[in-house]
Amino acid sequence: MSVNLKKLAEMLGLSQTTVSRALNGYPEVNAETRQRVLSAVRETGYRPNRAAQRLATGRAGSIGLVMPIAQGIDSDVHFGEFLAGLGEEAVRHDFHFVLNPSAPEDEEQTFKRLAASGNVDALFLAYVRANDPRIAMLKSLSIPFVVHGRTIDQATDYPFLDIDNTGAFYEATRLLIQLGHRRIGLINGHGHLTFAIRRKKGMVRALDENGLAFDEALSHNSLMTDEYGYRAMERFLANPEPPTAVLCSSTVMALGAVRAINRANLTIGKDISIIAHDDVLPMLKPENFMVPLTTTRSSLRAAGARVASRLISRISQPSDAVEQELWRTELIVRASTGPAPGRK
Amino acid sequence: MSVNLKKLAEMLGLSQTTVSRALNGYPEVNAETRQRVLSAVRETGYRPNRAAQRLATGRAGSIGLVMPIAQGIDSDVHFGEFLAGLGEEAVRHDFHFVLNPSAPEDEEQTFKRLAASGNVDALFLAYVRANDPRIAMLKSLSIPFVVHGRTIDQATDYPFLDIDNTGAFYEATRLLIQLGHRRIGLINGHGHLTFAIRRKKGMVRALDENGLAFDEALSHNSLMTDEYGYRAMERFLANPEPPTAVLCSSTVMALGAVRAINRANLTIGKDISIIAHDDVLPMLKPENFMVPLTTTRSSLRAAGARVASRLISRISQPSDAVEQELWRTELIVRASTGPAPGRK
DNA sequence: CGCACAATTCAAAGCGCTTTGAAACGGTAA
DNA sequence: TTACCGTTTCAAAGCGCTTTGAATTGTGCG
Repeated sequence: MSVNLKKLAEMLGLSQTTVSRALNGYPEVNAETRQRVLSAVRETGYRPNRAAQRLATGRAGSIGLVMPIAQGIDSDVHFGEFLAGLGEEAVRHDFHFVLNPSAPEDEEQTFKRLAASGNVDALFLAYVRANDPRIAMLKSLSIPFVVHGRTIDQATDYPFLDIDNTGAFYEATRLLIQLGHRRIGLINGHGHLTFAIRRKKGMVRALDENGLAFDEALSHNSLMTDEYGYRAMERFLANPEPPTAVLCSSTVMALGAVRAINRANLTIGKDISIIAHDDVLPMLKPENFMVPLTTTRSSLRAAGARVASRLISRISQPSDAVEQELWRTELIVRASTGPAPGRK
Repeated sequence: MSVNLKKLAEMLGLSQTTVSRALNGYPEVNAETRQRVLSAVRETGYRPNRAAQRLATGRAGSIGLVMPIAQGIDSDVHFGEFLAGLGEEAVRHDFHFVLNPSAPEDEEQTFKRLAASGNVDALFLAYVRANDPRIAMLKSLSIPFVVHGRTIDQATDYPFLDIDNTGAFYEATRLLIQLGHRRIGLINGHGHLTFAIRRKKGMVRALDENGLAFDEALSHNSLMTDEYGYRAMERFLANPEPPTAVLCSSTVMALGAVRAINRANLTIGKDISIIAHDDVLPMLKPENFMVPLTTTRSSLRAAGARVASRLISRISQPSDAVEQELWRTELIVRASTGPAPGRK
C-alpha cells in the first residue's frame, strides 16, 4: 500500500491540513515546514489520490471526449491527429483525457454519462452535424465545452472553433475556374457533417458566380480514406464528360484520387488538376506527392491544441463569454493545378 | 445540482444502503423495492458520481495509457489505430481510458503518477525498447498491465502481446531470395524499438542462411511516415549498387518508397520488388496501391482489442497468471514482388 | 505587563459512494 | 409462548482528500 496524506502527516508530526496546504501552495504555511513536507514527499513517493481529490474539490483535471468507435467502424486518422494536438497542450498543464469510446448512436447518452460522472471538467465535441442535438444537450449540462466545427441551421450561440470551410473551397474553386476549368468534381467527407456541407457550399458559390452548375454526378461523400478517394475518382473518370479538375476534402482521399488518375494514364496538373484540403497530417504531406499537391491548409493538430487550451483556461477561470473562432485557411499552390486542357 | 444517492434515498424513503444495493444488483433487495429504485433513477436521471464510487471501491473502470506526445513530435497513425482497437473492446464493457499525454522522456514518471493516482485499474505499455526500464517499474506497481511488444535482452516474465516480427521478416526475406534477389533494402521503424530490431533480425537470419550479408547502406530507421519512406528509397536508389528489393516496416513508409520508385521510372514488381508490413490501417490498404503490395499482415486494431480484453478480464478477476501471446503474421503475396531483374 | 494581531497550525466536517454489522420483521419449529 | 431463521432494511464507518473555523504561538506596542 502506498503512502497517503494521513500517514505522511503522522510521519512529519503535522496535521493533514498543513501538509495538504503545503502541497497546494497555500501562503499560510511556514517556508521551512513546506520544505520538510516537500522532501518527505520526495522520499516516500507520495502521490495524492486523484479520486479523493476530485471528490473533495469537484475538479478533475481532465477533459472528456467521446471517441466514436464500434466494431466495424473504421478509425479515422483525422481523429488521431486532432487528439495529438489536444495532448500536446494538455501535457503542459498536467491535464489528461477521459476517452470514452462509444458507438455513434449512443453518443448523446455517453456525453450525459460522462458529464454526470464527475470524471471530467470539460467536454469536447467534434464531427458536428448540420442540426446537432448534442449541442443543446451540452448547453444544458453546465460544464464547459468547446465544439470543433459549428452547426448550420441552428443558432451558433456556443463556444466553438471552426475553420472557414466555405471560404477555403470557394477560393479553391475560383482558382480552378480562373484556370479555365468548367467541370469540377468534389470528393468530400460524409454528407451530414457540417465541414463537408460548407465545403460544398463554398464550391457551389464560386460556380454560381461564374454561371456554372454543380454536377451531382461529379460529387462523392464518404469516410475520408484512400480507398474511397480512389473509387470516387474512378467513377468520375468513367463519366462521359469527365472533370478536368477535382477538389478533395482530405489529402488521404487525394492519395486515392491520384492513384486513379495515374492508372488512367492522365497527367496531374495537365490533364486534370487537383486541390485537396490539407489537415497537415505528418504522415502524408502534400509537397511529397509525386506531383506536389495544391492545397487549402489548416492544421488539425493546431486546432486540437487550441481547443485544449481554451478548455483548460475555461476550467480554471469559469466565464460565460462565448468564445468563437473561425480560422482562415491558406490556399497553397503547388504543381497539381494547371490550366484546363485545351486552353492556355 | 444533480441528484445524489442521499437525496434519492430520501425521496424514496429508503436508506442509502438499500438504494446502493438495488443499483448494484445485490440479491438481498426486495424485487419490488428494486423496481421502485430503478424507476426513480430513470425519472431523476441520477448518475452515481464516479469519483466517489472509485474512492469507495478502489476500482475505477478505466485503463490508463500514456500517450507519447510533445510539441514537435509527430503523431503516429499506428497509435491511433491501436487505440481504435482498445476502444472497440472497452466500449463493450463500459470501460474508458485515461489518456495521459507525456513527453517521451517523462514517460516513466507519468506511469508512476498514473498508477498512484487511483485513476486507473490497469496500465498498458507500448513502444517497447530493447531493454526497457519501464517494465521493471510496471512490475513493481502492483496494478495489472499488458505490454504490447516485448523486450529483448530482458527476461520476458510479464504479460505481453506481440507479433512474430522476426518470423514475419524472415519469411518475407526468404521469399525475396527465392525470387532471386540478392540485394535487399530495409526501411524500418526507429532502431531502438524492439519490433524494428526483431524485423531486422528476421531479415538477417534469412540472408545468413543463404550466404548473403546485410548491407547497412541499404538500411534505414526512422519514424514511420510517408516522407521518410520516400527519402530512404531515394537514397537506396542512388547507391552504386541499388537494391532489387525492399522491405518496409509499414504501408505508410511503403507509400513513400513507391513514390520514389515511380519517380525513378522503375517498375514495381519487375525492376524492384517491395514487401511491406501491413498493420491493416483502414486508410491505406495494400491491395489499393497502384501495384498491389505484397505484405506481412497483422491487424493492429485486433491487437488493441485483444489487449483491452485481457486487461479488462484481469481487472475483474485478478490473477497472477502471466499470459503471453505471440501472433503469427500472414505473408500475402500480391503484385509488388517478382523475380529479380535479369533472371527468370 | 497585558492585549491586539499576524503567522501558523490544528481538529473536524464533508465530498458521495460502498460495505460492515446490526436491527426489524414475519414466519416456523419446538 | 419462545427461540430461531431467512429476508429485508438500516445506521454508521470509512475511502483520502480539501476546507472551514478555531486554537496556538510569537510579536509589537501602549
